[in-house]
Amino acid sequence: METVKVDGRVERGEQTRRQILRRAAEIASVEGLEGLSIGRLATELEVSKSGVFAHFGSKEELQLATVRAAAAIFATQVVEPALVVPVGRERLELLLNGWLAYSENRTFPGGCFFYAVQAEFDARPGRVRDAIAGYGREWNEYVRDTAAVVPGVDDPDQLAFELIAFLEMANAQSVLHDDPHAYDRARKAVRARLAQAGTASAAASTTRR
Amino acid sequence: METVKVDGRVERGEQTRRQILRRAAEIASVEGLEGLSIGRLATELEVSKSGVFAHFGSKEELQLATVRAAAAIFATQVVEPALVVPVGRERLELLLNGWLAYSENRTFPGGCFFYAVQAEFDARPGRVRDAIAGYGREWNEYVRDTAAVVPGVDDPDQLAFELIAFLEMANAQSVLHDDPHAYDRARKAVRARLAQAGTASAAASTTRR
DNA sequence: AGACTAATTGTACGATCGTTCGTACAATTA
DNA sequence: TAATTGTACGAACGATCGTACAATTAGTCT
Repeated sequence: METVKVDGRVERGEQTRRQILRRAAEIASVEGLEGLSIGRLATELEVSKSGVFAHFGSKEELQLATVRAAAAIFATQVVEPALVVPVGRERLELLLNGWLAYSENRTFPGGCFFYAVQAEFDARPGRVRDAIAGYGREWNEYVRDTAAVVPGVDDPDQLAFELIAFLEMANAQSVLHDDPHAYDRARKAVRARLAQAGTASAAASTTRR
Repeated sequence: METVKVDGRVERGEQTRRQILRRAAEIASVEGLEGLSIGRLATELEVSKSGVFAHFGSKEELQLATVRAAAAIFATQVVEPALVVPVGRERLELLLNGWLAYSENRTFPGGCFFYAVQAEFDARPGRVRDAIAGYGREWNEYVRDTAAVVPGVDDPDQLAFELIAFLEMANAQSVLHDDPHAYDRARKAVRARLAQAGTASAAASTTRR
C-alpha cells in the first residue's frame, strides 16, 4: 500500500523545498513573513529566484508553507517530548518547560516563531492570518486540555491563559531586552500559579461561603 | 522668554506633520513599521510623497517619529489618568484597567501599538528597536515602581512581569481571535494575582520555616 | 539509444520602494 | 517693496519586489 519514493528528481526537489522552508522560518522569526522575500531567500540559499518561486507559485503560498513548517518544528520540539510521561501535572510541567527551552535555545533565531508572526498578522485578514490563528487556537486548547486533568485545577481555560501569558512574556522580554532572567521569572510565575491551583480546591472548599 | 509661535507656515507644517504621524501610528499598529510606506501614507492623506518625505528626511526617522508619537498617545491614554489618585493599590489598578481599556477601545486599530512593533523589531538591531526597547523598559519600570509601594507586595519586579504578561496576552488574544472575553480573563488574572500579593506578607510570615 | 517528465534556470515585465532634485507658492523679515 | 524662509509639489532615479514564461538540466522510463 505504501508508495515508496524512488524518483531522484522528486527527492531532490523535496530536499531543496525543505531547505527553503527551514531558512524561510528562520528569517521570518526575525524579519517577519512580509520581510521574507523570494529574492533574498534565493540569494542566501544560492539558488535562482525562479527556482524558489516555482516551489510555491505565490508569496502567500510560501508564507503558508513556512507557517506549516514552523508548526511541525514546534510540535517536534515542544509537544512531542512531553508525551513521554502520562497525562497529569508532570506532563503539563514538561510542556511548559519544553516551551521555555524552545524559546530560550533559539530554535528560531528570533525567538518563538509564532510570537513574531502572530503580532505581524493578527490585525489583517487573509489566509495567512487564519492559519496562524488556527495553530494558536490549537496550542491554547492543547495547554488547556493538558491542564484540565491535573488535580486541583478548576478553571483550565483561565489557567491556560495565564500560563501561556507567562511564556510569551518571557520570550518577548528575552528577545527585546537580551534579558536571560526573563525565563527565570516565567518559571517562577508558572511554579507559583500551579501551586496556587494545587491548593485551590482545598481553599475553595474551606472558604466557600 | 517664551517665543510665541505666530508663523503661519510652520504652524501649517506642524499640523500636517501631526496628521502624518497620527495616520502612521494607526497603520503601523496594523501593518507594522515596515509595512508603513511613504507612498501609501501620502496617498491616504492626499498629499505628495515628497511632502511626506520632507518632514522626516528618511524612513527610519519617520519610524522613530511614529514611535514617539505613539508613546505620547500611550502616556495620555494610560499613564496620566492614573495620576488622579495617590500612589498605592488604587493607582496600580487604575493603571492596569487603563491599559486594558486602551487596548480594548482600539485606541490604535491594530490593538496596542507597542505590542505590534515590539514583536516586529525585537530581533533586529537599529535605532528603531532601541527606541522601542527604551519605552518598553520605561513601562516595565513604571509598573514595577507603582506596584512596589502597594502594601503586601514583596517582589515588585516579579509582580510587574506577571501583570504585564496578562495585559499583553489579552491584547494578543483579542486581536488575533476577535475574542472579547480575553479582557475578562486578564482582569480576573490581575485580580487574583493582586489578592495573592495582598496576603503574601501574612502568608510568608506564618509559613516561613 | 530516445521519449518523457520534473526541477531548475535565465530573462523580462510592471509595480512599488526610498530617495533626490528643482521648482512653486505663501508667509515673514528687512 | 524686495529678499528670504518654510512647506509642499511633480518628476525622475536606481533598486527591489512578486510574477510570468520559455529554455535547460537531470533523472526515469520504454
